[in-house]
Amino acid sequence: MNEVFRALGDPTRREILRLLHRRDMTAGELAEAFPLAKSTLSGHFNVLRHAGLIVSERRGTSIVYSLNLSAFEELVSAVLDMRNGRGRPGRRKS
Amino acid sequence: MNEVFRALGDPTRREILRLLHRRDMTAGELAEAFPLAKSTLSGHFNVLRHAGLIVSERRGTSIVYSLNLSAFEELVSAVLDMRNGRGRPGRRKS
DNA sequence: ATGATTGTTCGGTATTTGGCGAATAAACGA
DNA sequence: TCGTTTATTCGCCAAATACCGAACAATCAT
Repeated sequence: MNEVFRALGDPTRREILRLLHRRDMTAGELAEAFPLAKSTLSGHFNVLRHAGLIVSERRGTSIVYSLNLSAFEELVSAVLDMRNGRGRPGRRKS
Repeated sequence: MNEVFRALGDPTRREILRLLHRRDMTAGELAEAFPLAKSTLSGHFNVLRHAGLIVSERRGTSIVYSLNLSAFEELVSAVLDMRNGRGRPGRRKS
């Protein structure tokens, strides 16, 4: 979970996640959305992938990235735990 | 919100938040919970304070830190929006 | 005012991070 | 196989980060 929070600490990476939420995208498509070198974006993809927030699949010469939704579920839980206090029974919202 | 995510990217700072969830604590009490120099912890307090996650109040010679719960509400909203695919706007509590 | 207590700020260093271009890798079509 | 396309990996560098001890600041008690 530490990797997840660290990954979210960068605005570029959060924007990548936001874009991927609309649709799966190739590395090239994503790279065009930023004024950064492809190699730089590739580095961001690595961070997000190691954090488990995205997954990649090769498709021909392209690589398609998509969100890993279960990682987001864990993130939501972790944040709710921060708010409610760890170990306590989760308060159901009425 | 960027400051918030960056603040959460460090394990020491997340632990500080976890401790403060149990009870308000002075800078000294918090510092004793870590194998780090007081000056280092003080730096972490600053990051958390600028992110709006904690607030401080001087009490005699001590400084008492406590969580800023409304910042956590915003964090929860932001993360839920990430999961639900909402862009920047979000927010639709009454 | 002096000293003790509690924290922060300052100056410095080592590590990590984010950025780039060049080199490399993998898949495809001709 | 050769060239093209698409991405990643590899040095390299500048900026940011985390850390420390020492100096400074603020408060209180004597």
